[in-house]
Amino acid sequence: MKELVLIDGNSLLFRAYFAMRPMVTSKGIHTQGVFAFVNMLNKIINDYEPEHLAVAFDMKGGTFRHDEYKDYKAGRQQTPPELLSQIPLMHKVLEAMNIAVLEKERYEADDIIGTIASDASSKGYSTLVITGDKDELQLVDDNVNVLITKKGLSEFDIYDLDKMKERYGLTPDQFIDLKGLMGDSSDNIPGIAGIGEKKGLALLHEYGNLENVLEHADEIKGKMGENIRASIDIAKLSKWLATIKTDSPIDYKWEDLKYVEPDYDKLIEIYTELEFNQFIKQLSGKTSVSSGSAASDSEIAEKLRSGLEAVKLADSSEFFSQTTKGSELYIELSTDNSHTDIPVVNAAALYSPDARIAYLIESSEIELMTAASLIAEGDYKICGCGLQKVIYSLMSLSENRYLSGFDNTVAEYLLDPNRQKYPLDKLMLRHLSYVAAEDELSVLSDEANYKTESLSSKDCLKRAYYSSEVRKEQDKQIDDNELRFLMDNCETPLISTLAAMEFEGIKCDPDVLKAIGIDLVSELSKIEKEIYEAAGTEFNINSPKQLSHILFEEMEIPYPKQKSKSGSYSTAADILDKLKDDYKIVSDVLKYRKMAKLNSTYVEGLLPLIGADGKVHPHFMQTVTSTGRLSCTEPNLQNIPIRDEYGRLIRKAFVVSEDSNIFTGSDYSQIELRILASLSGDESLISDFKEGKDIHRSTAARVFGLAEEDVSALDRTKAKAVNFGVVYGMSGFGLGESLQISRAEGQRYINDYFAKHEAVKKYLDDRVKEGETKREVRTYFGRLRQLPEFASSRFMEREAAKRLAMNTPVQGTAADIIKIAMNKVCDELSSKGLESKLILQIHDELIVEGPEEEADTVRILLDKCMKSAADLAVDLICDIHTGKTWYDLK
DNA sequence: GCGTTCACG
DNA sequence: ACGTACGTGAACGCC
Repeated sequence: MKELVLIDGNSLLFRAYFAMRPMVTSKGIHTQGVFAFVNMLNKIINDYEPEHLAVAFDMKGGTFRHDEYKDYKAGRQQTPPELLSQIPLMHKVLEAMNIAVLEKERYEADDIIGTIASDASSKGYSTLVITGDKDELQLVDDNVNVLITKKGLSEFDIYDLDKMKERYGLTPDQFIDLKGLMGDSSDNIPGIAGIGEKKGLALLHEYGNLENVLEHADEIKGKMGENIRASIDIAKLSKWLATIKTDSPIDYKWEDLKYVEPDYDKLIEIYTELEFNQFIKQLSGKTSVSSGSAASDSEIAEKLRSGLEAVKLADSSEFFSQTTKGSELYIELSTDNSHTDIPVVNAAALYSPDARIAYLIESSEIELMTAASLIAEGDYKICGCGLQKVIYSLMSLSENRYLSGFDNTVAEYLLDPNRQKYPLDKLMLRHLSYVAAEDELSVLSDEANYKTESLSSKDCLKRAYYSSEVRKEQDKQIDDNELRFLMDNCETPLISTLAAMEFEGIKCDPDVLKAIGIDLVSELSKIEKEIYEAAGTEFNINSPKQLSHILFEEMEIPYPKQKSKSGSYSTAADILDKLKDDYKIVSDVLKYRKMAKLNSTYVEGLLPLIGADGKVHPHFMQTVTSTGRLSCTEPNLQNIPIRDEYGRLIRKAFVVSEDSNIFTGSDYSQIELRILASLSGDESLISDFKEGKDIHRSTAARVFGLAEEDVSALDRTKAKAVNFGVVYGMSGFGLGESLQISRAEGQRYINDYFAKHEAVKKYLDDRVKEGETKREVRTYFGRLRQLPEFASSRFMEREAAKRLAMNTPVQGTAADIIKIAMNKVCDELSSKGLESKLILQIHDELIVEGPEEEADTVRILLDKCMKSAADLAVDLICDIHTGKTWYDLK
């Protein structure tokens, strides 16, 4: 146990900041310094159990040292703003921790520490000073030890008198003398010219202290003697500057430094703001409350618990007779995680917030099936976390259409689409300031849902009830952030649309895949042999590292300048592409890569995902992308080959599930450019689209000053690349790369483009400005994306943020539009009593499968729903195709 | 678990 | 002087 621990706050925060990789909250607050500081503080408190504890900070403005020497600490690099902004945050944390903070105008933190340490020492208390600044070693004495952090904060040295003697051969006082002699460039203390650490130490070993050195300056020979004699005053000043004051006029009371328990409510509040979930978790174990919250007097925990206890349990008939049809039901299921088979529901809870009653089911399939059909018949609106899976499970229990009311996960995604996951415990923390206890996490962190071990129906009820509480806050924030339209008209109805798509799935013929696979394998072994022969050795062609070694080192193929981060030369396709005409092995490698990719990902990877029904049921993920797009997994049907004719054959494996069925596919033509034209109001683009022109051709004509009929294929290719680039926030370099031209030439195309499309230029500039000022951007329908990277001190990160600000509104608006269209399609197909079903979405394309005789109706319906999803300055146009396999949709 | 590569929009 | 176009998921090698 230590009686007193004193911390140099500025020094430690500085060290902490530079020791850590950047940490930024979703709101753009930089936190890594505070994080590492708190980490260290917790360790100190645990390890030393200090009886008294204080943190000292420098204050803004000059110090008494500046009065004597105005250049003190001059020429220092400016503290980065991201670090500066963490100082007030650190103060807030310390306040919540009830740790004394000491500051004194015109004095530095080390003077405060020196004063208190010497005071404590004279009274016989043992003190530990913690700092990253070696200068404070001068404070060591019989009762004072100094801890100096080394690299990072996890390594450190603790100095007492013996350790100082051992390490430096100096007493603490001599430490100051050394500074007087050699100065300190970081504080701009001059010292004596020509004397560094070596000569300084030698002098001190001979003469003992600085004053003695100066007194005997005449005896010292040579240049060094001259320098010393010329700098006597400077040496004295330097020593004075380097001397930490031990008698600063600090008002403090010993009792004020006493370490007491933190104010847990306050601490949770600030940790929540800083998104220090790890620390919040640690707090939960330490409180007097057995579970639920770290706040010892948390009303929230009590309110939640009593609210949950007040929920009455009912049996099936009671439950459904006492809940109003069409009202909201929170449903939480415990299901297994199988993808190819029908999910097994182990337990369930239905909770009606209106009636305050719940119905629990523990693994009874009959009860579950009955409940599912009653839910559908009663038009109940289903609420809870991760409803897509709930609805999918209900559909497999009783095939019906189910309505979604409110999904906490989806709501949170709209509020902050940058997060990776949206577990219930985090939503409770954010919206209810409720800190889940360790033993609650298996229920509240959504991992539980995806493990084979299942939740009990009571656990399900707990989740359902908590979801209903979180929802109240989320609803407010959805309104406050003007996300209501998207929530109610886009995302919420989309949940059942997606569940139905997933449930329907698409038939995949394994024999087609296997035939392609056999072809690929034999071709692969041929190419493999040729590659080995050319290389003169066998190696793993799939290993970029080995391949790079063979090509660029063994075979000495001249490599383009690129070097990868890991030290080897990149073997990416665009690099190898430039070499393929000169080296057969390179073109063989490219061929090999293509085929290996097809075989491993699209043949071998796809086969095991075909279920007992002969179908794949891909997961369409609603809360993954930052722009609002869907993503697709197991299998990802949004990246099935098409550009390459050979790869495209994979699509022949996706076939209609009944011989009498047919696919109808409809894709938006140039949706992103149409959106750009509309949002920017660019007259030339708008009129091109209105006149039904080929947009790349007309762009080429305009930018290159040609008649449209004179636009060559190459001109069109260039304009197409520029059109893509505009949407991505391109640079001259990026465009140059993609067109294999110089950066300057790329930049010229960009300049020419913007000269002819000033409205586009203005629109994009405005998005960047909006991003810079608000640190967020929005789509046409108001979808939000925070861009904390705009707060970065790194040029690169800010540049990246600009590109996101330009791209997200366009990509995101397209995502909004097709989602709205999907809901319309799904609704109309079912309300018209058609058998056809929406089965796939590939970002700008929808695919419906159904009886051939419905195909004409479906074609009209798809076209109408997709075109009417948004009313923009230019019409949305769709290309529609039909076919018996996916391959035939061209 | 991360980096590289490559499939798609 | 930096390193460079947006958004994804899967497979693989390598530590």
